[in-house]
Amino acid sequence: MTDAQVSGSRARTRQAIVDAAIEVLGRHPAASLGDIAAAADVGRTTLHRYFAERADLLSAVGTEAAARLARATAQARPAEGTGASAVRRLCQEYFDLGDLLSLLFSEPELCAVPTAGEAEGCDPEFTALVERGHRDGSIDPELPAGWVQSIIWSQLYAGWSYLAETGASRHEVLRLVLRTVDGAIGARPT
Amino acid sequence: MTDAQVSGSRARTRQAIVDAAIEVLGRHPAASLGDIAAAADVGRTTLHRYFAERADLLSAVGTEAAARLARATAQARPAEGTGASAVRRLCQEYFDLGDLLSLLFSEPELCAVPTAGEAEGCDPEFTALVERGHRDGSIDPELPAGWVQSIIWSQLYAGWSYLAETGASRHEVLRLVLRTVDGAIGARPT
DNA sequence: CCTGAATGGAACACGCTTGTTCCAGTTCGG
DNA sequence: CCGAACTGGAACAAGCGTGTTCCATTCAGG
Repeated sequence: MTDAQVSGSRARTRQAIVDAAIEVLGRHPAASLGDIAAAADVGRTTLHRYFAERADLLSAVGTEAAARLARATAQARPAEGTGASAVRRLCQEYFDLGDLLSLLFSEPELCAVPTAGEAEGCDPEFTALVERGHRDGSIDPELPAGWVQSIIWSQLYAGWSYLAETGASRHEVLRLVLRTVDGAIGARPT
Repeated sequence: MTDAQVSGSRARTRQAIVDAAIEVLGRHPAASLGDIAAAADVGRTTLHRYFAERADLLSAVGTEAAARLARATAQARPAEGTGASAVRRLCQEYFDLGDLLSLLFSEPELCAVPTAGEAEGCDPEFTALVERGHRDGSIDPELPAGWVQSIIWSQLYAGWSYLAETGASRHEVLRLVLRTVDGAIGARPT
């Protein structure tokens, strides 16, 4: 609060470092602080000036990740329509998280630590959403909410990897992800 | 050949180290050689006696991984039945790979390096299997073989993680994986 | 112009992993 | 029983990432 607006450049530099950290750690979770500083076009000294220890930077990354995740969730309007349609919209929004997707998949504890108050992974209202899908017949009742969540994240991550490996277009990969997620969680005709 | 049967204990110790490496690296890819030696109940000196450099151990792990993978694939009889049924049997066999599953998912280059002669990931006959499924109507023709492969591995990995997090039984998790994979790759009623 | 904020480079100590050497204890077969 | 193979611990050097200090440079605003 008191020093947030000192010069404006402080906030800008800090954000550049956090953004670079998400990008670099998303592609290579074991990256060094030097790599992150280089990606942010900043000296390693400057990075330590903003985040004294590595844990401080990771904490800031976790906070930023939680914020972006919450924003994407809100934009998907998870309370509207059938459970399956809400899941579909969630996938579309989450897919745009890009590098953050890989980071959240490989280091789920990033978001868990700051939200230490809650018990399980990250389903405060997600469980309710899936159970709504169970009731309205749009989601296979045999699949527990936790498994549906695992399916979604693993397929989003698979899609992001598929995008990097093959030359497929972003749009085409999203189409594949949505198609297979729909099939996986949809109620069985049997 | 010449020194393979020197005492029998050499082969046994070597195998114990490779097995421990798969187990430890599967759970924590950044594990140190000391961790692996401890898991194998072997001194770090002994480990270096069998594998001079870290790369040598990783190479041996890659070879062992390829062997187990080939054995699992053969047991699934991928040439029999419909494409979807073959995929289902592959999932069942691969699921039993255990820690190797995590390792192959997080370090795909382990198997790729020794098999440097081939072009893409690991679909010599897998592509043919999926295309058989396209023709016999058991696999959604809109899904390319590479994407089907991505789906399978990501869901197997998700299942293994789900098994570790929740207290679900191995059998129950395999049931969930098979159900969602079937739904994901199956031809659409639309 | 001049002061203070912000930055980046150089250098250092510390801890960890890796790779090596040396030595003592154990085990197995002749 | 004896010797060779096998083993594990201790110690060491080298490399890398981390965290810190110090100093020179740049830039914006009074």
